[in-house]
Amino acid sequence: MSVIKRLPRYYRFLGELKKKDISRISSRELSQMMGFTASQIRQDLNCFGGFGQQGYGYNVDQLRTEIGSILGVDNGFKTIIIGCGNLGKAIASHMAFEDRGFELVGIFDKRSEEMQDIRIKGISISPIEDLEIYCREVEPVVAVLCTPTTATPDIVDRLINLGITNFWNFSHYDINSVYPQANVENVHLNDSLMTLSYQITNNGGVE
Amino acid sequence: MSVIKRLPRYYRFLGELKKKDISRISSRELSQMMGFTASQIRQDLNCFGGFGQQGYGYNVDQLRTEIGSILGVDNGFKTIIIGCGNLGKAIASHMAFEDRGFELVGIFDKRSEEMQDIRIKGISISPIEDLEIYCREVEPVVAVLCTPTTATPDIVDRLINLGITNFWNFSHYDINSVYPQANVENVHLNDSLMTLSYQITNNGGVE
DNA sequence: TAGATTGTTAATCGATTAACAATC
DNA sequence: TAGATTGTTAATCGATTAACAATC
Repeated sequence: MSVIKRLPRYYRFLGELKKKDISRISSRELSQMMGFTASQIRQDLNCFGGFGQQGYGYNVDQLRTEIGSILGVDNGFKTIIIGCGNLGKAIASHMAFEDRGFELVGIFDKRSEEMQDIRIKGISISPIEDLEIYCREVEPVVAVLCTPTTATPDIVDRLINLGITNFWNFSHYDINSVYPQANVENVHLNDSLMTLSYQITNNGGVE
Repeated sequence: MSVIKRLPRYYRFLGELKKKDISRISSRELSQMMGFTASQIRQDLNCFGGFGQQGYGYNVDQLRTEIGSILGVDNGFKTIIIGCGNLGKAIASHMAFEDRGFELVGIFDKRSEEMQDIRIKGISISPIEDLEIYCREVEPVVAVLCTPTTATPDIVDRLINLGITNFWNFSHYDINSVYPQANVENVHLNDSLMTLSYQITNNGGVE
């Protein structure tokens, strides 16, 4: 696993330490909390600059701020969600986009008429046909894809044409095979669930 | 990344090939479709037994069935969902549990009274207080945790006491640090989102 | 038999861990 | 100064890739 997949985890734990008013932490203490080796923590943190101090450890608040800025938590990237079925709705209402570098500005769905009365975080559901007009006006830079896999290729083409190249992708469509330059973070819930099935089947989860 | 994290992906692609009535595939063709090296595919598949044939390749249908049985897609583990907010609702209605080795049998929420009229896949929402009675009767073996992180430790204790040791965990509570023997598949959507933020910030996603 | 493609070993690469000198 | 703990190099480990003999 690469360092950057661990950064959000560091950020989370440092946030918890901060909440507890702990201002100082050593790589050894952190390793016990997080389940990495102290060695790896020192190596990871050193990738991005010497945040620690010999004989002292790391300053929780400073380190958290540094990692936060590496992760871009203050960027406020304008973000739209495409697809407002159960998953889209869950993502829209459940995720704290603002705390993680995003600003949710729009939600689109094919069946927007049926959802006229719905507001999620004060945002109404727009019809998918308005995508072009909307994007030229608002200029979002990130799209969250909660669309069925069959509908996704067409949507992605349209978004790319509108200059959107960053995707949080819950569908199974492989964006990078068509647009290698796009930034894509895939969430494959089906694969995750099957991994659990494998574990149970093979690790004696059910006796 | 380990082999087993790739198995669901193989299973998915083989399913697509099957749909297209393709009965035979070589590691080289598969590598082009899936973006792994042919070498890795041969090595992966050979971990679980010699499914291929020299000079011919792999039989799509047979290979898919084999991988399916390794993943345990026919096990039908009885599964309950705890927490029926947006995320729980999305998971309950969105995931095809039956196709992946699970059978959704119950859904629990603290506020079940407010959800008296709701049925998801024919299942009504039970109050969380009924957890013990229900589990002793139905004996589910897997729990999907869509609870807020603060509520999760208590829930996990109760589930472990009821003999449930397999978890699909959407909360941030680290089950394995308390119950090392439990089978846990974590889904950390927040971390995934921050990884995207990092990519955009550092790969020049916004120019 | 000739061609194709696997199974499998060996080589490479990268990531993790261990060790320790630097330094606060 | 002595103790603690980082930064950093070297050693280990595991996973990926390349190569090729086995064989259908």
